[in-house]
Amino acid sequence: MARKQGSHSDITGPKVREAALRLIARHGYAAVSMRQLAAEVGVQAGALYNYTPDKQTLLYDLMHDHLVDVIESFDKADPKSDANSRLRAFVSFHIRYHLPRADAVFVAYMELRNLEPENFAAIEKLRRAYEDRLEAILRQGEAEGAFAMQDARVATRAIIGMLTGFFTWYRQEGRLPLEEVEAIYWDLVGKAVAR
Amino acid sequence: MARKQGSHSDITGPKVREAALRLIARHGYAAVSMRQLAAEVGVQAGALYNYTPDKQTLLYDLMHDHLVDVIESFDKADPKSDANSRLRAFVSFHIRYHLPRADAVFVAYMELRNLEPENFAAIEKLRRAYEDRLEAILRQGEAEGAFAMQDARVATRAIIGMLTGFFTWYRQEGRLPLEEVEAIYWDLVGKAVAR
DNA sequence: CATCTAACTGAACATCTGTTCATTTGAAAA
DNA sequence: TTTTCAAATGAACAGATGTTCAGTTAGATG
Repeated sequence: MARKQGSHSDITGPKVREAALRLIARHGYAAVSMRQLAAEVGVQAGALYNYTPDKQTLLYDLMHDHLVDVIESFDKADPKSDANSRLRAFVSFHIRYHLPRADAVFVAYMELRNLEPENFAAIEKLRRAYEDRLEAILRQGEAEGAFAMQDARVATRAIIGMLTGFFTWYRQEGRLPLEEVEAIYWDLVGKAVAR
Repeated sequence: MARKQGSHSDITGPKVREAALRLIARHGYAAVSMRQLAAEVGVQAGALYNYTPDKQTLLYDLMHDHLVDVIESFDKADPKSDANSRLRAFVSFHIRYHLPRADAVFVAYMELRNLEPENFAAIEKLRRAYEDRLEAILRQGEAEGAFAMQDARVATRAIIGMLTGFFTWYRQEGRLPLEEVEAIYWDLVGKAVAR
């Protein structure tokens, strides 16, 4: 019955999501109209509603799917060994995973304000789940006697902020190769929580 | 000639700026209409144009004045002595200055996208000027042999990110008194750049 | 008191907003 | 070739947008 090949929906669908990420990252959710988005996709505004029930749900889905993927991917990358190896893996993963997804990171980070309350709560939960991964590593390090810090929760926030701030400028800079930035960050993070 | 006392402009003017900071921090520049802002001030939309030539200039002025004040205030707080004292002063200043100005920080940080190109360039220059203060301290510390890091510029960005991320969550948390958060951050920053 | 004017109103403007839906299109399926 | 239907169009909707401006108001000034 349903056409699987030749259908445009499996072309237009991803196009809508990509264009939405790009435009929202660039201009902000509220500043991007459905007509702008449609033009970017090469379609009329009405056609977008074959791919999302409304604008708000489109934003929510973009953020939700990104965060779910971040968490799943980290859980695969996590060596689950000693705290020092795990922290190093976290820093490396975070930088390498987020770099090619700068738009999604930016949207998930900057557009929390534009989520309706229930959507906000759901996204906040996912964001927290990712942070909890890092906090667990820091606490393991304390227990092992490898790390020492005054407050693991604050340290978690500080490290996340440090790494996330990275994506607000790396694009433009380009002065350093990724491997080097990763090494520099590992140096800073490792020393900050060292005993 | 011009009325100085009894005039409302010296009441309404600040009110407009305060309300704009509050609403824009909460909902974003694009999502706040001039009519919403006017209602918050207790005035009709047309009256706002006694205080700003247009919406874009209002945003620019809020960001500009905030950043100029940050830089001036830091230059006064800077002990201009050894690098370690200066870095400690920077961390302390940054947290203490920004905390009671959370809305302004948020706007200056989140609304860069909504500035027209020339305004963006001007604000970016100010932002950079503040970061350069920190970078100079780190380089002084390297020269003194007090600090060691792989790249002062990246370390600057990392520390700024770490401190700025602070304001995205401190409001809600409230678990810790300011003095304690300041001490925790100093511990992290100091160790991260230590030799 | 009468005058003056900064401050504000309220209506108007052209245009844009998200969303809906009857209609058309075109390519795969029969 | 004819049928079928997912996908897209394009017009319409009710209301919101930033901004302008002639007119009103109220309080200090002379």
